[in-house]
Amino acid sequence: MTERVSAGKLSSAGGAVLEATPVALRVAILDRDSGFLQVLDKRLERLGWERRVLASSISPQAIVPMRLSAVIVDLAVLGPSCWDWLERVCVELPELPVVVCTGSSTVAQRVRGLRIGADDWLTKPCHPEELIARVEAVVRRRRRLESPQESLPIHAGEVEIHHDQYQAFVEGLSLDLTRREFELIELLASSGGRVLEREFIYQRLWGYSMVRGDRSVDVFVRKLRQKLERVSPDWRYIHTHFGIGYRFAAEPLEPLEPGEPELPAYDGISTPSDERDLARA
Amino acid sequence: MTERVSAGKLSSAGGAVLEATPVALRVAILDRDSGFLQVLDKRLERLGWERRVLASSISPQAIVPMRLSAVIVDLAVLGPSCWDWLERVCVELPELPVVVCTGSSTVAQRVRGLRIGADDWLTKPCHPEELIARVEAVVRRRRRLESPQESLPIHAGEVEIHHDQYQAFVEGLSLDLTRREFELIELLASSGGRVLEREFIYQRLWGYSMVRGDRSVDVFVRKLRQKLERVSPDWRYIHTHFGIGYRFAAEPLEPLEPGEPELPAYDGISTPSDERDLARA
DNA sequence: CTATCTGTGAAGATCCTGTTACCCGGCTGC
DNA sequence: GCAGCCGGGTAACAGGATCTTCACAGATAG
Repeated sequence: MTERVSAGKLSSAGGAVLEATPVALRVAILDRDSGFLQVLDKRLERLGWERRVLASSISPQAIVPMRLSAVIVDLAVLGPSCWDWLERVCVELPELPVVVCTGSSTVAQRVRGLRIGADDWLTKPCHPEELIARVEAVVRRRRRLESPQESLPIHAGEVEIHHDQYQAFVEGLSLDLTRREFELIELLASSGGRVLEREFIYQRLWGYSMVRGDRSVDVFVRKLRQKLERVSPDWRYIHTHFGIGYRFAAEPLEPLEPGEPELPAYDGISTPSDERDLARA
Repeated sequence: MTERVSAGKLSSAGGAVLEATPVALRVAILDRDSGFLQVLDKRLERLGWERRVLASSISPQAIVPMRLSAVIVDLAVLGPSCWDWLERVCVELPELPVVVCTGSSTVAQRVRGLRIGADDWLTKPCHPEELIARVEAVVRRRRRLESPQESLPIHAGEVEIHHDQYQAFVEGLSLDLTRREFELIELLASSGGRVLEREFIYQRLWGYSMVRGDRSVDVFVRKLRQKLERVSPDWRYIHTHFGIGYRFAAEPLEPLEPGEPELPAYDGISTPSDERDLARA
């Protein structure tokens, strides 16, 4: 169904510094024009991009695991259902940059495609260099916004989150987070004390819409809590907001003193929060 | 130099629901082609976008305070220094979407512009609709990646309603509202002192029509009142309008003075009183 | 005074989350 | 290639939290 054409080396892209040097991207191309494919492929190879050619029958969900930087599509090969396909991709994979590169088209078609969610529209015949520049432009905008963190570690309670290491630490001890776990804690922690909805978290980490009943976010929250508790047992970091999502805020766990069964005093500053547990008490 | 032309209406959208409707943007145009400007302006006006025309001498820093959604530029009017200008804008304002819309150009020029940092490049003559669609596409991608912006809390009496926390507070103490309760207080509070009919409230929170005899709204109003009273006993917030619905307004509870068993006078401004009279009328 | 409408409390249904166990695909070392 | 490990994702269950509904009492309007 999909054909792995080649693989250049992939930059790990750990750093938050914007590199002026063109980054190797991973793109998929949905096209049938072998001449075009060949020329483009040669050029992309020299750039070190990873690339695939997709079958026209590919479904949006099948694209997910490819972890693409962008997809380039010639709507012509999709036939009359191309608009549906485009829409499905754009709706289900809102994070995925989509560049349409298609034969002659009318203004109305271009507008339609862009409105549906395509990021750019290029008319064939076109120079591969321009296509590449446009893909880069679309991806660049994403990158720029993706890592606003100046790679300064985020501090919260006892933990330090180091973006450049893909890891979090407590007193120099690594939490030993996996990739997803790290992405999750980073997203949560960098959102200040805001409550993040599950759907939002899912979109950001998984890149597509969450289907009802998916418990992935919950499971990873639990894994995170577990690891956090192991090294920082006196703090609570991730707070559940029932029916909504989660909020990150470092809050010291108050040891209930025996002489004070009343509401524990709040630590004014960091806790305008809604500790339900406390409120319930 | 710059001209504020108009502003479209903005949906208040107090709820958590996001509108899929195209949002009114604020763009600046750096161009000199009066025909093009006129056509574009007319179209943008109908969309309710705010727009300005920039002088060719504008500096990147002067653009900052305009808080633009995007800038549209014809490089031709900038003369030979256009590349420098483009580069400065893209470097100094990396968050600002830039769409080049210029007369005939070579592939090399387009590639150069895109590499420098332009987000899109459109060749004149072009249809204004396509330009608009491309601007929207660029802005759309940015919006999607942007973290939710800080929203200002609503204040009323002693309570603060924080949208980003899905929670209301009194002196830093959480009301511990559930999701529905929060949606209700937010809807009420964001409706100023207007009376909201039950049916209207139901539509907004539940999303469908209320069947006769459904007491859900009442029950939630009661829960809200209960929680409000617990942390802010000296104020009344939700007022019943018999046969109509509810109105939100913070009113201090006046300690009834012995010499005045009458209806207490209301605090003029925010309180056209418990509108029995009006309701009756 | 009567017909409605609203406040209130509580029971039951429903939905949501925490938690655990398990499966699968990819990678590693042999 | 193959067994085993690891991270990620799914399924299932239990306990709670929340929502809905109901019944009845108190208010209100005509």
